[in-house]
Amino acid sequence: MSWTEHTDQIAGLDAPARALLDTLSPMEVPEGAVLFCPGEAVKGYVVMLSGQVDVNLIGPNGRDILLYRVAPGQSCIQSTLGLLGGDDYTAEATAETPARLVLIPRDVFFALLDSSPGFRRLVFGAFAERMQSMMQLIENVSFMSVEARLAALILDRSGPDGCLHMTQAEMATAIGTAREVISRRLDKMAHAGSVAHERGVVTVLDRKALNKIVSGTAF
Amino acid sequence: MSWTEHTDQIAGLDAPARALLDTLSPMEVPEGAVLFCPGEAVKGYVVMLSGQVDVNLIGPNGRDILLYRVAPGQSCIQSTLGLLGGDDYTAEATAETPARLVLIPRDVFFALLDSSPGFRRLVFGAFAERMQSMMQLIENVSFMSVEARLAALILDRSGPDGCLHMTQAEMATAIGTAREVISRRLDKMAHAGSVAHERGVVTVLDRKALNKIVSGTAF
DNA sequence: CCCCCTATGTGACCACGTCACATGCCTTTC
DNA sequence: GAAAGGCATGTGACGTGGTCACATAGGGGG
Repeated sequence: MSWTEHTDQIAGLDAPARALLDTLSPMEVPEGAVLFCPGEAVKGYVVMLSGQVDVNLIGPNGRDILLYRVAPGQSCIQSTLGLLGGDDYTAEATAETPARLVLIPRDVFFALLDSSPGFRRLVFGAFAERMQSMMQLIENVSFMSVEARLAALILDRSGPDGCLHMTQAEMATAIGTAREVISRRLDKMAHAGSVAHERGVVTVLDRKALNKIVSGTAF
Repeated sequence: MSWTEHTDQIAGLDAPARALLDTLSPMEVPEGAVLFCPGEAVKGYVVMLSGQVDVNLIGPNGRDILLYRVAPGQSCIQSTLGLLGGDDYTAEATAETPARLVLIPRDVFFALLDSSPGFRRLVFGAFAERMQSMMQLIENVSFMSVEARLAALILDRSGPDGCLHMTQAEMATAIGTAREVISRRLDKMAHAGSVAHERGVVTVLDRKALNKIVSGTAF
């Protein structure tokens, strides 16, 4: 797949913008790589082409919480923040799979913003989407119980076979709690018969029960 | 003060944008009024002229948490979200003081966005700022102790005389916890000699001690 | 087969949120 | 000015969640 094929996939981009973007060369990033970390200066606007990047907020004691996941075609909002507000990164982004992305330099970014309505819509839209999901996150963290968040996580990340391949530590990060808590909650759910779990895998046994847990403590 | 005087205060607006905005008439809002609430559709882009508006997220059990405060010259990001993403409001905004604001209708908003670089900067800037503060909020809520958040609140909302006029219930809302917790924490702080408190008022006695609490559990 | 690294289980303990009341203080109303 | 009602606050009990300090356990690689 060429990079140009990908610019085609970015919705709503007009021809001039696309032409400009096609002059930039994409960047390959290996799995596990850290794209940026707290305190680093922002170099440009980042658009994902393929792969999966997770952005986490890191706490002082090593605990961290997943802010959002960046999928292909989306951009990493952290960079927008930095470009528009002038602040450095406060979060950390890691590639969960090998990824390909373009970095649009600062001046090109601003030029595009002024000249291309399509690009503006792209940036704004991404912004709005992230903001929405951040509010959702705040809502979840402050009003939902750990059990409900865990049930939700299991439901929407497990495959069609009902299997979820994550370690407890990863789950803890994803919902913003501690690993030990996950351990106890999984035990409880397993005892109730709604899931089964072994090293690195959780299997959904009773989808209905999990749904009940999610809605029970949420609203 | 006329409304036109206020458009002058909005930084970076170009003449055409200002002219367009001046055709809109401002709106007066009494103290305590609810500007919008969850589920309501977004009618336009809101810019504050004077007064103070707080935006809260409301939990299912009645508990709520302060997302951000909108000061004069700033805009309410919730409306931007709605306009760009098409979603309804998920939070509630209340006027903490009598306020004056303009509502820029949907089409005018988009026209301005396309035609005025200054307006774009305004909208983008506000967006970035809010996003940043939301991330800060997530960080605080998930990594800082209640005591640290309370100390921080007292420090930055108390007047030069060291007095903070808020009820415990209001403080609880502001930092996203329950009133009872505030009661116990205040007692503890008072016992330690760092503050004094009576019905509706908290007085700072030992600013240094409070600062220590803030940084102690934060980083 | 042993070693080491990673994933997981557990008990103790403290901070926090919730519930159910008990005061206490101020204002309205007769 | 005394009674009444409403709001602000104090308090105990109890369950959940986060942290610490370990104990196991599983799975390679040497």
